[in-house]
Amino acid sequence: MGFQFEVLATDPSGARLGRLTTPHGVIETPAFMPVGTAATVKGATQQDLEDLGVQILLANTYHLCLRPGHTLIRGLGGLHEFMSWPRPILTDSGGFQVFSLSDLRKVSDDGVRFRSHLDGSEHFLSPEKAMEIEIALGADIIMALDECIEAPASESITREAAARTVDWALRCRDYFERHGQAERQLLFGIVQGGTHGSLRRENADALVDLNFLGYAIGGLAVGEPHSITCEMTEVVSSRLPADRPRYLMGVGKPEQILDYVRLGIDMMDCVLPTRSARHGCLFTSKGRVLIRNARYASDPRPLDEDCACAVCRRYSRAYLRHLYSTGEFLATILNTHHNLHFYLDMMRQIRDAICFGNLERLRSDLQARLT
RNA sequence: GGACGGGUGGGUGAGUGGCUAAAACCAGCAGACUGUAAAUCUGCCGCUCCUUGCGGGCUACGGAGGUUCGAAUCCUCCCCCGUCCA
Repeated sequence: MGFQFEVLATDPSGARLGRLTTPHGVIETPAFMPVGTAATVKGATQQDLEDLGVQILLANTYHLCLRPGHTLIRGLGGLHEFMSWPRPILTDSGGFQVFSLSDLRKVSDDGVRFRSHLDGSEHFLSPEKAMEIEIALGADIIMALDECIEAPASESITREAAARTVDWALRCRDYFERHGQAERQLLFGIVQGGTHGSLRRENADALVDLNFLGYAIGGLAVGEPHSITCEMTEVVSSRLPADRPRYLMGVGKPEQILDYVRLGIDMMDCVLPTRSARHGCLFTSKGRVLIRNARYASDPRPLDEDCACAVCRRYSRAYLRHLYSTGEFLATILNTHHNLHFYLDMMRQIRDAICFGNLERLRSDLQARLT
């Protein structure tokens, strides 16, 4: 019995406090999952991530299959061993690359033909192939292959992608049942349906019929307004079984995270904290700080006076600005540490608030500070 | 003393009669980033005025004159810098 999901408490809003047990440890939800596409969170060591309290990392099927190759990783003992990460890992299927590498691929019912962004070579990703790769990588949670499309998209295009996603989910499930090990890996299905409520509903019901042990909501936060993201999330979340984890893929901004939690979302991932860190955009308890701004040039204060992270305890804004504007490596490292700490700390606050029944208070507090 | 080569906006550096307030890059300033083709991308970057417009005025390619309808670009003299010859 490698997996178990329990909902420990709920908030009147719909927010849930939960616990997802995996072979590599327990994930307390709602959880934020840093993105480590190429088996590394850019700018952070595994030790640093552990110390920060990262519970689970994301990695990517498409990228790892191109380089260094999933068979190589399997040969080295699997992804955990390869990257020396003892805690849970989730691998994304490559469905997002259908969206983000849209110029380099061709989708058919059979699967997706990619031209590698690295060397132009051709690669074919089918539901079965995605499963084969994800099984080889050995992450605790693996995602079905889906077709993520841009927003807004017409109803007919959305319908087609959503139908294909269900078909692929079924094929993934069948392949996993034949070749996978249910005690080692948990397969999540992904709901699509764009910004069309009726399609979202339809798609969620179809996925639920396939009886996955966890569900993701994909294809959101790809350009549509936040209100629509929430609307679609609510439509889907409310139809998913209450006893299964719910993962909203690819979100979100700090000021949006709690909105999703209140819609019953248990897991989220986003490149924002790590990418923004590399670009000098730092999240603080009082909003964003663009550390390269001239106003910080001789500011001796810590980045965030209310932050307990190692960076805020030790360095000044003036120093962080200096590191950033001189292009020093350390800028990325320190900024990444701080931004991840910010997200993880916010998630801790959210979990505590659900536990102690004061989520509304935290909500108005965050709203006042972050927006 | 002589012979060449050169002096361009904060820097490097294109431009050899009009399309040039002047390429490009850097620096500077500001913004964006949502399942990572991102240590990336975008905008601004002489001064000034307004009705903010592919708007007006002023200043600008070492200096001063000149040629021309028009000059960073051509001519004259001068001042600097580099290389070489005495």
